Amino acid sequence: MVTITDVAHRAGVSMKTVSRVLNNEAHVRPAVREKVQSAVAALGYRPNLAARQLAGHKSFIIGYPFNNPSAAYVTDILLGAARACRDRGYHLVSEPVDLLENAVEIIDRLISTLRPDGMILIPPLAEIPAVIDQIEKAGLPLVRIAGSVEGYGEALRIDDADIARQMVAHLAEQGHRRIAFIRPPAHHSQAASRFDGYCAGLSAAGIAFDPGIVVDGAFDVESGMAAARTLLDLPEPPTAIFASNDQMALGALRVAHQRKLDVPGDVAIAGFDDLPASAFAWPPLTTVRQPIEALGACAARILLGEAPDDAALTHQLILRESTLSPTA
Amino acid sequence: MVTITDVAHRAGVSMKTVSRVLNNEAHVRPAVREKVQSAVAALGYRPNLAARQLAGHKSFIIGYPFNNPSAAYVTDILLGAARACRDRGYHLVSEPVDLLENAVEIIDRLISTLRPDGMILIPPLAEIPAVIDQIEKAGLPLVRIAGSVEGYGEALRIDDADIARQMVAHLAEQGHRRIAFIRPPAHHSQAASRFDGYCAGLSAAGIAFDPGIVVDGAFDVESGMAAARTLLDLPEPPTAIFASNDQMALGALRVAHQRKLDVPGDVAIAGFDDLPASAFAWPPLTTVRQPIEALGACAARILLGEAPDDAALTHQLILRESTLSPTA
DNA sequence: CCGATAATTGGCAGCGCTGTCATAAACAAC
DNA sequence: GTTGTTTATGACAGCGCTGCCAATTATCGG
Repeated sequence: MVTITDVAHRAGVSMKTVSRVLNNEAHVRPAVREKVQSAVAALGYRPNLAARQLAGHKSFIIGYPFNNPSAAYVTDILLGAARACRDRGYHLVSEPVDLLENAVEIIDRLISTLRPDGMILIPPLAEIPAVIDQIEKAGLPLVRIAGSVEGYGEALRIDDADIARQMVAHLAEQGHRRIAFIRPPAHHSQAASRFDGYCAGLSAAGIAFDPGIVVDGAFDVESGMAAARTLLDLPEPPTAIFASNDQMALGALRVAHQRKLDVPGDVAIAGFDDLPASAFAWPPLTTVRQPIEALGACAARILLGEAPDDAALTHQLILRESTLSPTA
Repeated sequence: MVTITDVAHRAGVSMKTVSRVLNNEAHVRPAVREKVQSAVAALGYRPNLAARQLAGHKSFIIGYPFNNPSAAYVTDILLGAARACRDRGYHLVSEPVDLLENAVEIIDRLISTLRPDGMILIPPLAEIPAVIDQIEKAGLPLVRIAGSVEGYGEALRIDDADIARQMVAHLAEQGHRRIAFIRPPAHHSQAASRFDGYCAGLSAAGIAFDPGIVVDGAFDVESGMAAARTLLDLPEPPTAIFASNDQMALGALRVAHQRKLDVPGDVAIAGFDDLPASAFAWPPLTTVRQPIEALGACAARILLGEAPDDAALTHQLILRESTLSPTA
């Protein structure tokens, strides 16, 4: 194993100078800096994380505990954050939290054995006051993604309203005037603005808001099915259903199949989240893709003291056949 | 921060004795051991990983680099492995490898900065000789999951043949006699035995093997669609299609929809893998669930020197409506 | 009861790095 | 030229733990 002293010998400087170069500290002449860098490259030297952590006050580790909301979400955040970390010499340690009751215990162990330099939290962990308190009490920088809790400051999030508005505009463009909405559950604060966007989209298209075709959902397939039945049983059923998440949209799609309705001919269906399953559905589901990976990268950058790149954080409308009539 | 000396003082023993208790070494009297353990508990002491790693030869870290085959697979392995690690004081560090070309470089960095005690590899990384060589050259214990490469010994895997045989038995039980099979791509060694199981199932049910209803697939939706078209265009089309993975089964399902065929009335469809999308499909897809999480846990146990629990490693037939006629 | 052996415990160096402080060299101001 | 100030570099302790070895105490056979 190559150590810092090997590099120092080869470069003809002291250990300390090598350390300064590695940590980008000032007070090193450019010529010396280069000599050290080429010695590092020649020997393939990599600083030992454990030693750096023990000697200094940084661990070069970011903790990422998660409780499984959805595999795709977890890995997308992981991908974004881990890449951002890697580019800066950091490592991301993910730790599954099976039961929310164990969260504090597990995170406590993570903090005290690994001494991470920061933490990234996603829902539902990002919404648990005890967990937030614990991390702040440990003095660790924390970035919470998409979880907002009364009295706990701002979380990193993107506003869903505008893209929801765009979805309604898209449906209106396809000729729909009766556009139903399946609402998110009340406790889900992030998603609440999807309803605001729906309303904004209606008024932009000059369509009157009709409370009769707005029903409550619970973000699961069953509630989507129930909502779709309610809507399609109306004397004057909607010609388009915009569900506030994909699971409910897939539920609505299932009801349409059961009733032998043509999608999008008889009823167009749109969702929100772009689950992997949505691309496989028949017909493939029009939905909204969140920039999840970019969110993860952004969270990591904030922790590492960089300015986040807000421009990358934009939703994307994914138009598929569940709203696009083949003739269009 | 509580250190080992604090515990030593409180327990009235030397640092070294505390270390012995923590590492479960011999030569400590039960009474002393208990005294130390209660001091640890009272102070909430947790050994500092970095210090342990620097002083000893263990890092208590298992590396898990991955290149995204599917989010669900990656996280299931992660969950199983991370839990097994945690129960034994280890931590799992996952590292995404965006491009396979960078794999060696990224894994090299992981090894030399973190000095993990072992590595877990899943496909496709588990099948790259350069990566395997690299890890073995570093002297790290390695468990490869489900990837087998000529000349590189055995990987951790479960035989798919028996469950494929069961699937055919299930279809035969539903009255099918013409059961088509969409084969896995030739290079995918693990899946090859699915075909063997298919053949075994046929002969067990007393059905003659008909090469005319076995077509090649490429494990993606498009090849599933193509295969289904070929099969359904036959003068005497099959009444059931068993695809060797879910993506191809979903492709077949899509073709059935396009042709307004009733599933499973006109044609039953079954897959293999239990993708999340398969439960959301219409009709929900009959498939095979692999014990992925158990595989991850098993891999970790092997690395940590325990006997793997083979009993937990069994496939599961997931029967859903794509093969179960409502009347049945 | 004695020496021999085994079990138990402690002392201390040192893992590879960074923080602190000392020192040397370069430069500025007068 | 002298003093003060800044810049560049090195020496060395020590982070918290484990490995090695020594010291001490218990156990045993005869």
